[in-house]
Amino acid sequence: MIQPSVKLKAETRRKLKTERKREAILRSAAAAFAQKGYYGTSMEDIAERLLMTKGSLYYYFKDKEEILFACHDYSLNLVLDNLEQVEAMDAPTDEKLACLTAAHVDVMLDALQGSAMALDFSALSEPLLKKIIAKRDRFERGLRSLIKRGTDEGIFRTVDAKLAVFMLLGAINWIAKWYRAGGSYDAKAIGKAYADIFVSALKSGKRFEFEIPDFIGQRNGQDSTYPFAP
Amino acid sequence: MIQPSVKLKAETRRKLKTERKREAILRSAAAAFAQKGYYGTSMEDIAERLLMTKGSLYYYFKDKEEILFACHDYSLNLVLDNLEQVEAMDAPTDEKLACLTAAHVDVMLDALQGSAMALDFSALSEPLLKKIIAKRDRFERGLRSLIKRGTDEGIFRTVDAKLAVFMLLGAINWIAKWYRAGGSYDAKAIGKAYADIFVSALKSGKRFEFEIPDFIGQRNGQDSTYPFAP
DNA sequence: ACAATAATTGACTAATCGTTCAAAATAATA
DNA sequence: TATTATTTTGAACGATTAGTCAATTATTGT
Repeated sequence: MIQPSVKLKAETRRKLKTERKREAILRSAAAAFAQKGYYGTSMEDIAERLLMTKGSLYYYFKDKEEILFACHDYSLNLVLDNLEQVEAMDAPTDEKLACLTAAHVDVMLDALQGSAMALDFSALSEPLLKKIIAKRDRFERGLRSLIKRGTDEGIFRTVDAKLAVFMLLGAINWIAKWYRAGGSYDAKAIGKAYADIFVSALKSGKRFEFEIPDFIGQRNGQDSTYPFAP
Repeated sequence: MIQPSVKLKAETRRKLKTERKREAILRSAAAAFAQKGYYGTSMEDIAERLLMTKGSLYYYFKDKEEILFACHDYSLNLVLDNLEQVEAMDAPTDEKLACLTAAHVDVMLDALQGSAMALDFSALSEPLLKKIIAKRDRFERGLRSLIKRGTDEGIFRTVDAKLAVFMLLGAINWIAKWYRAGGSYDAKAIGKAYADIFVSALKSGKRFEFEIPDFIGQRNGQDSTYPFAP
């Protein structure tokens, strides 16, 4: 009396369970990384929150680095998914940009507790680092092209797209540093506020010009190299 | 033949030398912290760049934490100084805000290699942490009040000043993550671009309103707690 | 040149951490 | 229940690290 359907179900159930546990580990790790950084987080820290022992982690992941990689990979996939969803929208470019901004804030805060934040990039070694950087670049290019398209269409003014993207993503990545779940702001409120500021800057008619005052950059001791400047 | 002036000069020279060395250590540490984080940086890392041994560091600083504290304190002093300088300027509020932004970028990149970045706040213990947070809050309050003043004067539109400040400072703090000295952008270019975007957003006539699309926030697995959600 | 002070060293420590693994516990299957 | 496959454990390892300190070297003042 072979019951392939039942047997299959049991197997998939197992696989699913393992998959869920992997994700739980990622969430725990991401939260810890965001708080104390990659090197400041011990495998025991990660395990403790899940009522596991650190030995068990090695059943699910090869080593600590693979956990960090999986965190990045997981949230970058969501972020690239956002890009696709937004581009599929039937909406003007400014609205698309606003939605992508809000979506990015959402991933950063809800999906893996700002894992992309704990971006101790230096902690990943060559092969893994390359993969992550490739994905991140794909997203950044998509975002830049959205901005450029807006400029071409005449709804955005001309800006240095690279710097603008760095500014926006930096602002969003930093949220994980001050955000506390249950605090005054939720992901939607932050997303709306950030998108508003960024998009309305691009929609504003003209550059804000100003002179950089003298007191900047002429400070004490920059040159006082002691054996040498690092 | 007592020569108080000479003796005094020699003494001050010594003090000065020690002070310089302390600063050199801070710069080395700040660079390392920015690259690999507080916990990822060893005392030997800090010493090595200065052709010292780690033992010597303890002649200048009590422990690693004090170095981190000094980094924060040093750059926060500069940042508070910026605030004063800008407030002393004879210029309209929008220009003041732009200058403060550019000045902040400058401190972040030139003064201590983005040390405020390595903001492993969690690495500081209570008494030191309190001092740093107090100073940082003083700066943030000053920045918020600048924005509010602009709104009162009618040159800025109404925004959530707290979120706006978080956004601006986050964007600036993040620069240290991608900035490379000698690269395409210098502190002035970045400062001008960031100030332009931020200020022109505040000067833009009206909010950019949009609806948050459905695909945001309804993603897979948020709920799949495995023993529990972290 | 000599004494006194300041600065540096390098070996040592106690603790922590990432990783391994054989054994034990748990769950699934027949 | 007996057998097998899956998962967890906890002890043990080698490596690294922050911090200490007595001894050494460099600098300064007389």
